[in-house]
Amino acid sequence: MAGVPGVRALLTVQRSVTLQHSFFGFTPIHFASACFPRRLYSTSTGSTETKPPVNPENESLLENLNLMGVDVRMARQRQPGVLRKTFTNENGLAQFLQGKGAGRKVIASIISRYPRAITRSIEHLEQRWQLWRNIFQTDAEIVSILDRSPESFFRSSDNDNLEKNIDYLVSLGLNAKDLHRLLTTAPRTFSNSLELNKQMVEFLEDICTELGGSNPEQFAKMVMTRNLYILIRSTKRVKTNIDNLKASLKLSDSELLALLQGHGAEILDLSNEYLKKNFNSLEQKMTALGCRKADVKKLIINYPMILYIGPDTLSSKLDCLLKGGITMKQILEKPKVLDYSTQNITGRLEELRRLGYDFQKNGINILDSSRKRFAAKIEKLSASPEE
DNA sequence: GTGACCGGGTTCTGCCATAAGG
DNA sequence: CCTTATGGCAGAACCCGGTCAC
Repeated sequence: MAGVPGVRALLTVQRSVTLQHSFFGFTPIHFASACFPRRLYSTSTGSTETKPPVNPENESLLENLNLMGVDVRMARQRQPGVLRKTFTNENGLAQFLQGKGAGRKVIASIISRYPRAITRSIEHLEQRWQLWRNIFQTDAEIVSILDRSPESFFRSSDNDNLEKNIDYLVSLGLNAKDLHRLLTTAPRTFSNSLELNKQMVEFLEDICTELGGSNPEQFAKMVMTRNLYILIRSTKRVKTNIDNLKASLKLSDSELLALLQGHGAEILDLSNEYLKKNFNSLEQKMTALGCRKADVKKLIINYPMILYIGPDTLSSKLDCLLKGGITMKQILEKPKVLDYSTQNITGRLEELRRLGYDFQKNGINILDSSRKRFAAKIEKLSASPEE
């Protein structure tokens, strides 16, 4: 490892970094640093020093990055090869991003986390940016995504592929709003190869057909818009989850199709083990509470998102509801109450208890409402306490 | 008006492995 | 051998309000 402590970045913050030798966006020369690898001919120190003359890092590049506030240590850890390159375009990149409204810290952070960004030419950047701008209204939106996930934007150097992806997604019937949500939420989708995206879409269509669905295209589109992460998952993962759901719930084809078309889509991208673990612990917990297998199945079909909830969270949430005087039967009928955080539920149960709210009489729907509506309800109840 | 029903919104990167190309 | 481009993985819920039948 060795190298520049992260702190260094902080020390160089206000040093000006502007325009040192950059033509055409490229910084033409970082003298590949007095080029001799440190110990090229060291005969002295024995075995460990016999390392072959790997390219040395480009000292002037390092200096430049330091001036820009880049965390060089981080960059080195992520993509060491970039630091050894003779020609890079960090100044061009910085100016480009600055022109798009990115601040100095954001730029430094982007390079620190995805160093290869500095190998892209201005022409490439312009082109890619324009393609993204087909989907985003403002530069600021794009900047915020880059800040969040530099890799999504910079990992691929294939702008053609990006363009084809957009065309493809449009051809599937995704509208401007869908694309916007998709690129915002799962930007990596657009850096996938067109082939990979196609594979997933076709996989989904095949599933639909296999299950006897009549409109595979519609089905695939539905799954994609319900689960924006689906295209950045492997077909293997999605397939395994589908198989597991089918097997553990003993679903018929049509039941499975309905599940996937509905909210089931939302849990398809969970990691296989996680989904399995959650299913097992849910079944176990429910069995312990006296439920039958059919109850478990019904619950999951009506509220697949329950499988999204980790064992501990779920367990404490259920306990909290039961302790608050709500029955398992009621939960099975209105599983959406599980949507809300344990903390939220606990607070509401407490308030309702103070007011003597009768869940047997009034049901538990009151727990499944927005904060505003709940508050309004509480106010009314306090004004005219029920009997 | 009100509450049940339902759909929608937000959210998800940063790392590692490996094939391909040099 | 190297670097680059790309695929894949783990991680893990909560909240809001429109609408419509009553």
